[in-house]
Amino acid sequence: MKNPNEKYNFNIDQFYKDYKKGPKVFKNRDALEPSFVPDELPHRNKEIQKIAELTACALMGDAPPSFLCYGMTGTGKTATIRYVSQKLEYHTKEHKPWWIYINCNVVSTPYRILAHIYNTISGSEKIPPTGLPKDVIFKKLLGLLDQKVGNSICFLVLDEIDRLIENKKGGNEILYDLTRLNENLDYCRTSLIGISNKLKFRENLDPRVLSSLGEEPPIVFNPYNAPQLGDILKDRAEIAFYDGVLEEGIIRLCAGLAAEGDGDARKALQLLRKAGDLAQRAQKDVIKREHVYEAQDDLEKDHVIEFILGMPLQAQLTLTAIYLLSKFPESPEIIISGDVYEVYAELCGIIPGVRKLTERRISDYINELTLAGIISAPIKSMGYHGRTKIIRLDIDKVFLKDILSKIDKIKNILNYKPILLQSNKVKLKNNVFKRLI
DNA sequence: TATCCACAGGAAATCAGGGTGT
DNA sequence: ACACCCTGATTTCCTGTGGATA
Repeated sequence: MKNPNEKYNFNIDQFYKDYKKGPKVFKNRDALEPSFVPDELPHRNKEIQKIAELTACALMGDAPPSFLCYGMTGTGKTATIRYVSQKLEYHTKEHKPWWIYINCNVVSTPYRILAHIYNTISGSEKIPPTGLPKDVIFKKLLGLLDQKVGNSICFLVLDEIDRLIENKKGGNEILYDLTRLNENLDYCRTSLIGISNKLKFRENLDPRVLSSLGEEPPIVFNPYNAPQLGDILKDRAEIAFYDGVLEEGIIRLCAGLAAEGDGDARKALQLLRKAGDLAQRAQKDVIKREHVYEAQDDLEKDHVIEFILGMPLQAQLTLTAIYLLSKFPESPEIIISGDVYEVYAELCGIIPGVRKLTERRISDYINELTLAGIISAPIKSMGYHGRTKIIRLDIDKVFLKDILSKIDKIKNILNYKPILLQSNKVKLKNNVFKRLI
């Protein structure tokens, strides 16, 4: 150590003290969180009205019909339902309705849905996370509903209901069971509200379920346009930030950027929040345009980082194989799935304690990477040379390397040159492919 | 024009790991 | 200890396919 004081260079106590005294931008940061339900929901009047009409009979103690809400992410579906539920609760004197929210992305299996409903109503963990037969839980649930909910209405809100059907593990069965809960209940009445981003998910729905859930016309939530997003952001910003923190035009900028995408209000709010975070972190008392641009960049990167680090090791290795296949001077211009698997298999041999999966499984992982926008892999027929996916990285290689080097088992092989690249077999094949494309 | 490559991707079976009540 | 339940990940088995080549 050159300077004997070097080890005391960073004075963390002083730093925190200064930070507390420094400028503050957030008055209430929570107002920009997705879970925040504002007092007013701009530009959702039609939808609120329709849902209010459908659910109004709950005021008289009658069970409202089941119905569906469609709309892309960030169009306010969940927020609108929560908003209406609060109002309905406020206007009900006795027998207040129960609202049970189920995010089918999280609570994704028939067993867990039943258990979730039961445990929410009972207020404690009465149903073990696994072990019991479904029909036993179903009967227990019926008993609990009659006993605890009694003469009230129980709304079951199934958020992202499409997830239940797509990996069809009994998704239709549980929905069918839920739609006919009422037939088996003596006192309590239930009503289903399904929320979905996929319009065409009805096609895979069991006709018996559809007849109940699709009795009423679905409520469609259209994406917000830029001015509408601006109104939403303005309301939230007033709660979230101190006066004068926002530079002129910031809201319009965030709204514009989000509207360019798909009118996702959640994204717009995230953007504003992140911009605030960045300004705060830089100890600035004004949020400027560059903070917003930086935030946008960060959010995209955060999403990719989170996704890759959250993948199972096998999928990370698949991505590593693609990376290694494209980083060297002798890398082919055209990467096909067969080569990816070959390199992947080689990597499995190098890293201790890793089981080699089948081609079939890796094929699925390649599809997942495509869905996440990390690679693209269109299918191309090479005629006599077969039919395969042409794989290309869609994110920056240096950035990808940074991410992969955060993974313990992978960080040491990022400079490894696959055997495949050492022969000129690939080069020859590649020349043929280049001609065909 | 029949052939045949190199896979794609659906469906069902299997496995392992978390549990249950008796 | 035993028989059985639920779930998620993976394997096994399989049929399908676009188009350059023989």
